[in-house]
Amino acid sequence: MNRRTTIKDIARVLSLSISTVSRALSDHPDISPLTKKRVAEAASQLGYRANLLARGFRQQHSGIVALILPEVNDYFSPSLIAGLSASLRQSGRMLQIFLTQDRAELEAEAVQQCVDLQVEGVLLSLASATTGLDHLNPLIQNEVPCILIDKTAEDAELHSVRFDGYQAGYQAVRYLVAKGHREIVAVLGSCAWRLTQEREAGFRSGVAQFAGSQATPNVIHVEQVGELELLLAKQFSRTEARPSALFAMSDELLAHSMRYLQRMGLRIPEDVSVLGVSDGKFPMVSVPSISYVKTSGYDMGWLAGLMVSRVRAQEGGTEHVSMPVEIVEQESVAL
Amino acid sequence: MNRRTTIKDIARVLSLSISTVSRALSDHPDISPLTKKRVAEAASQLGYRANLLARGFRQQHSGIVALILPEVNDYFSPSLIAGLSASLRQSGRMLQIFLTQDRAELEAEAVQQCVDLQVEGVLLSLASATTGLDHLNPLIQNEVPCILIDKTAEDAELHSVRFDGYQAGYQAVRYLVAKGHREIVAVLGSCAWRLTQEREAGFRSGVAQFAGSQATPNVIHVEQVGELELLLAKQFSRTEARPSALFAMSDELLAHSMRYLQRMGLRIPEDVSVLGVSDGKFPMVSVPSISYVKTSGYDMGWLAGLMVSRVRAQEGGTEHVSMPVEIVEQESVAL
DNA sequence: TCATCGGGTGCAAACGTTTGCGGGAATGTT
DNA sequence: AACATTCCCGCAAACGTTTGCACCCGATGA
Repeated sequence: MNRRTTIKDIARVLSLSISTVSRALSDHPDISPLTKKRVAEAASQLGYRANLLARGFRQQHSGIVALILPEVNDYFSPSLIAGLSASLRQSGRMLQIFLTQDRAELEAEAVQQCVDLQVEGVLLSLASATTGLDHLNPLIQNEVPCILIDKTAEDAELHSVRFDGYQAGYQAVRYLVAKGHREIVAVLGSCAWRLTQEREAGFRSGVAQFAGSQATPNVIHVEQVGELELLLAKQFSRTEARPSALFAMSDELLAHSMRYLQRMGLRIPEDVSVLGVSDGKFPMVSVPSISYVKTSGYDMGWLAGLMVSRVRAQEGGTEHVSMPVEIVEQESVAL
Repeated sequence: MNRRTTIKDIARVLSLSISTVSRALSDHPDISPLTKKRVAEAASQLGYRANLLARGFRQQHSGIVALILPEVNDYFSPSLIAGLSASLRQSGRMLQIFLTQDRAELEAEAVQQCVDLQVEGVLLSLASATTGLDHLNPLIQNEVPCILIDKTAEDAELHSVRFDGYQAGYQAVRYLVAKGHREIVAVLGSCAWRLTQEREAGFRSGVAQFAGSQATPNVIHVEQVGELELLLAKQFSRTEARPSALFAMSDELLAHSMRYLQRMGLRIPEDVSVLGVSDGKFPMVSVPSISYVKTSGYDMGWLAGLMVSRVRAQEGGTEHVSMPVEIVEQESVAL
């Protein structure tokens, strides 16, 4: 069994001390250019690779950033991960992923493991079952930067990055009303998420402002997609004042909503116009293609990666980033 | 700044040596039950948590399993990750993810980082641009278990787990022919993947066996989804002997194929029947729901996680697992 | 009484790296 | 000539854990 070559081997070969070699490798100003060159050559010659565990152990952090998610869904998470991965590669860090299955105890466990591993930072999308933020104390006590993403909570101590949920709801209504729709149904997720609350608020104030004060906002909250069928049937089986447009908060809700609408014999967009909130992949493979409020998971991942560097560098106040959204027009909205 | 409590603190509190505490925590038989109990109590009392970097450094491995993927696609990867994550939780390991953007050099870089981190094992889905397996040498030299998944290659030295691609193609044809279809178009991915080659082989021999020897297999290879439009138009604009069924190798290819078919005014399944290969999420949200050859990403992830443990335990021969597939019947195949 | 045995514990080294401090040589300053 | 300064470099400690070995002590057998 051949041992890995270490910094000692380089030192021996060049008759230098290990400290000099260490400094040379990290481009320390104390070391002369010539020595650095010799060390670099010997290192590549011997195929030297730093032992990340030893280094991490010594400097008390691992070079790893953790992403904790309730689940990896089909539309948003992949692009989030892609953006984050690319961002971390830039800063020479690695990505660790924990899935909590939307369960509070697994979330707490993941947080503990992050501390045990001494990660550089934690990007956390809260489980809906999570009540309170006490389980994040280990992070705070050990001064591990924690950034809440997407599914965030109000907390002055923690950084956060999310989409502007209010604007998403608000602009959706404005757009649909401009297209002539008055009766709009909003299909939203769990009320437990701040995300949901914000979008609902934006939706409601949009309806109040644009659709006229006499219009009543139609809002459907869904915990399990199974509930959707009945709720949609109730809304769209009405003969008088049947809603002419549907606004769905996520790709998943959108896909299922469209499915049920089509099952009811309703055509899109002739009978019902639909508008989603998406990063744009699902709306494009659909027929017809779906107009949507764009939320780029890739950008969010990229930004989140940058934020852990920022937070580590200058321990300023807590950052709360709200990413802008915009309407992308496709074929699913009529009139 | 409060230091983390270490094994030393426990030793001091109980007036024991650190070696005794270490052994007690790892349930070593040399230590008396009483001492173990006292140590356990003191540990939880002091909120002791093992320093994973120190431990990993000492015993030369990190407790981390790496998953290297070309990309995180929307349908397969999420369930793969979910299964793997659950599996690794069982064995007390953590999951690290590297995305290679389907580029060979990033794949090689990721492999190196795995060695540097001294991971427990590497699960690798090869980039299509990868030629040869030389860049995996660091893994072999350092005796890091490497398991090729999904997008594998022929190699006696490396373990692998994948779906039975031949059966997927073969059974698809058998099923479609049983439903009365004779002219079937197969939409396949890059020829560079072994996965593609196997499915094509299964498809071809299925056609030869079931559709009659005079039938010519129609196979479309797609590198970029953009190419699909022209190729499909060519196949389906024929008036005589227009294919009555389409078999797509992945959710992505299926989704895009359906989109183009519908754009051409072809109805599913009245005009064209379609059959996919999928883990089942996309086919269910589609209208009509799509019949598919089931390949469970979750199961594959779970199994891959187990294999890491198995391979580490008994360094037997290399394992080559081929997971079975089965037809799931939905609404997209007529006749 | 003495050798033997075994259960329970402690000593100390080792893993690879980083870093504060100190020193020597060369150069510049008075 | 004496002294300060600068440039390179080495010594050694430290990070937290695991583990081979030695040790002590009480019990057992001859």
